[in-house]
Amino acid sequence: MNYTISEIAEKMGLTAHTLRYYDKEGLLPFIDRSDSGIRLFQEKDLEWLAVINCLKETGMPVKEIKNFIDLCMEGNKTFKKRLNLFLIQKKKVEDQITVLNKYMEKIDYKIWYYETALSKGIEAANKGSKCCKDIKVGWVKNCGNSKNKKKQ
Amino acid sequence: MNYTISEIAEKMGLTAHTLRYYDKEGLLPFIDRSDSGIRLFQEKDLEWLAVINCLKETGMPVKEIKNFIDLCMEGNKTFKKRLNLFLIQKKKVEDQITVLNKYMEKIDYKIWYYETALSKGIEAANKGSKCCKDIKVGWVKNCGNSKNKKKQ
DNA sequence: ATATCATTTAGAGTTGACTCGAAGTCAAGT
DNA sequence: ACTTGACTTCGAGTCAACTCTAAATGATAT
Repeated sequence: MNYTISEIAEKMGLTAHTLRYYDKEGLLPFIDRSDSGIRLFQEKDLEWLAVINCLKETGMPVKEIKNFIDLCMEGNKTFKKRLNLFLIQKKKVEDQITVLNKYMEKIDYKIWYYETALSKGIEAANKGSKCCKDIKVGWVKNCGNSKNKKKQ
Repeated sequence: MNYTISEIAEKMGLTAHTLRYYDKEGLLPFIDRSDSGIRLFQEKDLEWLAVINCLKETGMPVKEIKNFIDLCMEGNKTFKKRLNLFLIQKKKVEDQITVLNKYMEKIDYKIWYYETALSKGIEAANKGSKCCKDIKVGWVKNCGNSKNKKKQ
C-alpha cells in the first residue's frame, strides 16, 4: 500500500515541503513514482526516513546525509564506509552528550546561585559556593564590578 | 588589565567578527570602551562570555540570550525571572540528552548491523536482530533495488 | 614620522535548512 | 463535466548566525 507525501509528512512530523526539499537534495532517491510523477511512499520508506531523521537530529548536515544515501545506493560494497560513518557519528553524539553534561553543571550552578540569593540573600550566595569554582564569583554582583576569573 | 577583542576571541574560540556581532545584537552591553571607542575586555567579561556561551551551546537563540542579558542589566529585582529562565533551560538540556540517547541506540544498532553483515554476511545480520525492531528490516536489502523513480 | 597592523562602523554577502508562491496537473466526489 | 483539494516543479524568499568588505581611525615598531 502507498502513502501520499502529506501522510508521510504527518507521520514523520515534517511538512510535505520539507520532504520535497529533501528529495531535491538527493536524500530520497529510493521513492517510487506513479506514471504521472506522484511520489508513492511505502512502509520501507519510513525506515529510510527514520535513519535520515536520526542523522539529521544528531547534527549531520543535509549534504553529508546525501553522501550516506549515495553510499547506500552503491550497494553492499560500501558497507565498510557506512560502518565507519556510523562509528564517527556515534563519537560525535557521545561528544555532544559530554558537552551538554558540562553545560548542565553550569546551569545547575546558576540555579543554585539564584535560589540561594533569593532565599538567603545575595551575600550568602556569593560566599557559599563550594562547587563550580570556575564560575564562583557571582556575576550578579558582577553586573559591573568584579575581580575574578578564569575559564577556558 | 584589559584585553583586546582579538585576545578575547582567541580565548573564547570565537572570531573578533563574531564578538562584534554579539555586541551589535546587544549581548555585550557590559564591556567598557576606551576614549577612542575601542572595546576594553576585562577578566569579568570572560565570565559573562562563559555564560553566554553556555546558553548558546545549549541551543538558546541569540535573541533570547539578549533577553537574559537585559534581565541582568535590570538588576536584582529580576532574580526570579532569571532563575526561571535557567530552570527552563535545564529542562531543555535534559530533553536534548534524552533525545540524543535515543538516537544513540539507533546508531548502535546500525553499527551492530554493519559489523555483523561484514563479519558473517548480510543474511545473518538480517535474521539476527532482537533489538530495535523498528528498524529491523534490513535497509541494506532495500538499497538499490527499488524499482524506479524520477528525480529532478 | 612612517609603515604596518589592529580596531572601529555600517552594511552587504554567505550558508544551511527550510518555507512559500505560482502555475500547472491529477484524483475524487457530485 | 466540474469543482475542490492535493499533487507536481521551479524558483524565489526567509531566517538565524555568522562572515566579510570597505573605509576610516588607532596603536606600535623602527
